[in-house]
Amino acid sequence: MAKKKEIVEDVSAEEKLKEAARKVFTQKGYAATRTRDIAEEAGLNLALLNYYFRSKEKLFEIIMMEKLQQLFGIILPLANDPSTSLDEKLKAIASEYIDMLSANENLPLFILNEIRSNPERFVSKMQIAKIFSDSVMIKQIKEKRPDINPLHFVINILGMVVFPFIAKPILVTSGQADNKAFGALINERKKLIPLWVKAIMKAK
Amino acid sequence: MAKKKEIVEDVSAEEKLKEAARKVFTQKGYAATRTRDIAEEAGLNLALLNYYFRSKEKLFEIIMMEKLQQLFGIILPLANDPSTSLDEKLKAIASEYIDMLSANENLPLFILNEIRSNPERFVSKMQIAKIFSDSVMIKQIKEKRPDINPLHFVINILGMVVFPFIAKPILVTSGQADNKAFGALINERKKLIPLWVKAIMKAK
DNA sequence: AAATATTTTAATCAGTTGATTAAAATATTT
DNA sequence: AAATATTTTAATCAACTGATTAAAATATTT
Repeated sequence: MAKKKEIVEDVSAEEKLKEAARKVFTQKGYAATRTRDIAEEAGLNLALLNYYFRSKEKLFEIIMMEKLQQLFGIILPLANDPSTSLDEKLKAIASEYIDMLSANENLPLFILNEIRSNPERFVSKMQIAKIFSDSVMIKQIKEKRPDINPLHFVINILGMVVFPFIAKPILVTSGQADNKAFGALINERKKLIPLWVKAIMKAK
Repeated sequence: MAKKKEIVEDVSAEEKLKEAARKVFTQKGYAATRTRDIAEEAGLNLALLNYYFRSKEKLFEIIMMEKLQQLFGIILPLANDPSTSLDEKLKAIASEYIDMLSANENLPLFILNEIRSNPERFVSKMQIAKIFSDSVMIKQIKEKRPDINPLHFVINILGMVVFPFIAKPILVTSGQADNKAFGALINERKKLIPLWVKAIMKAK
């Protein structure tokens, strides 16, 4: 048997296809994506896709798991760090999340959409529950405001970070901000969000 | 020429198809919706759909305009009312929006998604810019915080109201809340959001 | 009630889409 | 270099999808 082919190209065909799939799937969603779109984006033949990944479904599964990890993987260790204060957590989450989402602007809408069309399938595979109920961060929130369901604050934190990226197409198309102004606005929020969250946690 | 056929059924075939289209389109999105799904949901033949609406595209256009009006139509008059204070506006927006979205839970994700895949097409048809830049509410926000881009606060208000509905599939599937608990949580936010927004507007 | 117009249906079409296949091209081993 | 294994391609398939059509059923007008 011959060994795996020497990689002479910059990137292997398989990786080219995965990269194309990342782009097209996150941009258009599963249903609107045709396997031919992916092959074309990769500059390769359609049959290659099925040769390497067996099916559109299987390729999507791979990309989706990657993207879920990308979106939820960041927050878990930050929210669960026993060595940081709540304020430090807020700063870290706002900063790191905003940086990551700036480089992957349509990641949130993509994930939220695919989860809605197939909830059990993907949510069960991530330790999402921990963010919302078992984390160190939740404990710290409960200490400060035992009178309010901590879920409210988690929703607010994530919403403040994520929602601008979800609303971006509307903001840009309705002329509220171009790409540059959006980037500047988003950057301001790294400092503002921790400030705001502290404020709403004190509000009575 | 005969006059329009007497409606003996409870609802006309045309309205049955529109109602089915509302349901299926908002649930699955344009791309994942097959015209046969809509016909079946309406309990009618596929040819009827093309007979009444000419094409999937045209039927979608009708539903989409309805849904845009439903989502953005509420907020414009509230945000632009010169007779109410900012605080009254916040209370009215939180309350009315949450009620409307409770009855149309997947409206936000549907709209945001379709706008992303076709921004110019739909945004231009709504006076969305007014919410963000020209409204009375924006003026009132500027008065209180001339040092911060008012867009931040509009994003926060809308995010606090809308984001829970977008995140609901994750919350429910990850076991954070069932439908009843989600409804209760959302209801609490009617009072909490105006409180929170006032708090973040004071935060320094 | 007959004639005319409208609504509804079943059958079918053409284009698209995910997937397969067999053969050609390329790489690896002997 | 010959033999063998792997990778890539063009051609093709079957199922699906949006749309059309012609005829049947129903309603309206005369």
